[in-house]
Amino acid sequence: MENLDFINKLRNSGLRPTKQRIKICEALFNTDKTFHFTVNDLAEIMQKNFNEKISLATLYNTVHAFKKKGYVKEISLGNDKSYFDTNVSFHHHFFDIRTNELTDINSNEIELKNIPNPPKGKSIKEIDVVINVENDSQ
Amino acid sequence: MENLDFINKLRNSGLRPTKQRIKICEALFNTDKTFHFTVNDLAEIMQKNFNEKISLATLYNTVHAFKKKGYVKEISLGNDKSYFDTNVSFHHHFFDIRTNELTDINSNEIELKNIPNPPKGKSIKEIDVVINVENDSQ
DNA sequence: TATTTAGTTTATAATTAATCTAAAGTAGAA
DNA sequence: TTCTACTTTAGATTAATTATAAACTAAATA
Ligand SMILES: [Mn+2]
Ligand SMILES: [Mn+2]
Ligand SMILES: [Zn+2]
Ligand SMILES: [Zn+2]
Repeated sequence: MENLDFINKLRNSGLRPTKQRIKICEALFNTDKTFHFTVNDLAEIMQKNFNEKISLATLYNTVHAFKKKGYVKEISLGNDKSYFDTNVSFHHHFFDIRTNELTDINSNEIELKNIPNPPKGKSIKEIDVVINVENDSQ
Repeated sequence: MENLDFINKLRNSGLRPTKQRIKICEALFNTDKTFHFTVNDLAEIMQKNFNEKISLATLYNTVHAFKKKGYVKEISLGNDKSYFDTNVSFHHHFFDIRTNELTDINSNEIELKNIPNPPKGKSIKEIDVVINVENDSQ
């Protein structure tokens, strides 16, 4: 994706294409593969790979704005920090409870049969399957 | 369960049956139904229903000790706080993303087919299915 | 282009869940 | 009863996240 595409993507989302947001788009969406990150990870990526010191407040703001637009997903884990995912398709995860490493599982690799009806008056927004793993040796 | 059963349960687990732990056992395990709670919820339960002011440090210590012994389970959610479950059987959850309410799903109500092989050298510790729901109206 | 405006960034403070510390208390062994 | 290790606790600390409010800037308007 070109820099200009990000500018349009932001404008079309009602988000002003600021210097910071464009760089964050590059970091998140200008990659071969999707990936998982915490906001702190992103701060380091911006610093180390892009030489951009963007404040944590802005990173939180932006990541949440992107989440609202559906450009990233937040992943539910028992950890005390929040993970985000640039893979916004429906999929699941292995989660290494020692290293906190996340690995994608394609949605067609797990078959969920007989999804029960939600409590009355409620409807399903999302289904998350997390397979917690750890090293054999331990 | 009788008070003495909890004392034995604690002793057999290598945990001294202190006044605080016995009361916490009553609160957690002397109920018709299993339930979900945060450590803060538990603090309120001890205060309101048992007239026991137990320090948060002790509640955290005890809940984690009980988790290690398999008497409670910790539930993975995208929330910023940790939930515990007195239902330690294998089961899944509806999670209301507005009210943070958890509802059990019996493990036989969802069929998980084709669970993929974990990354090499790793083995599965637990599988959590969370079905995020919210009120229709919203 | 100059001016205005509303949205954005940022340093910093505040909040909150959770853990750590170290002193005082207690269960159980000797 | 004495001793020891385990436990509880108030209070300090950490760490993720959110809130605040002033400075900045994109974009609309004159
Ligand atoms: Mn959050
Ligand atoms: Mn936290
Ligand atoms: Zn993923
Ligand atoms: Zn449950």
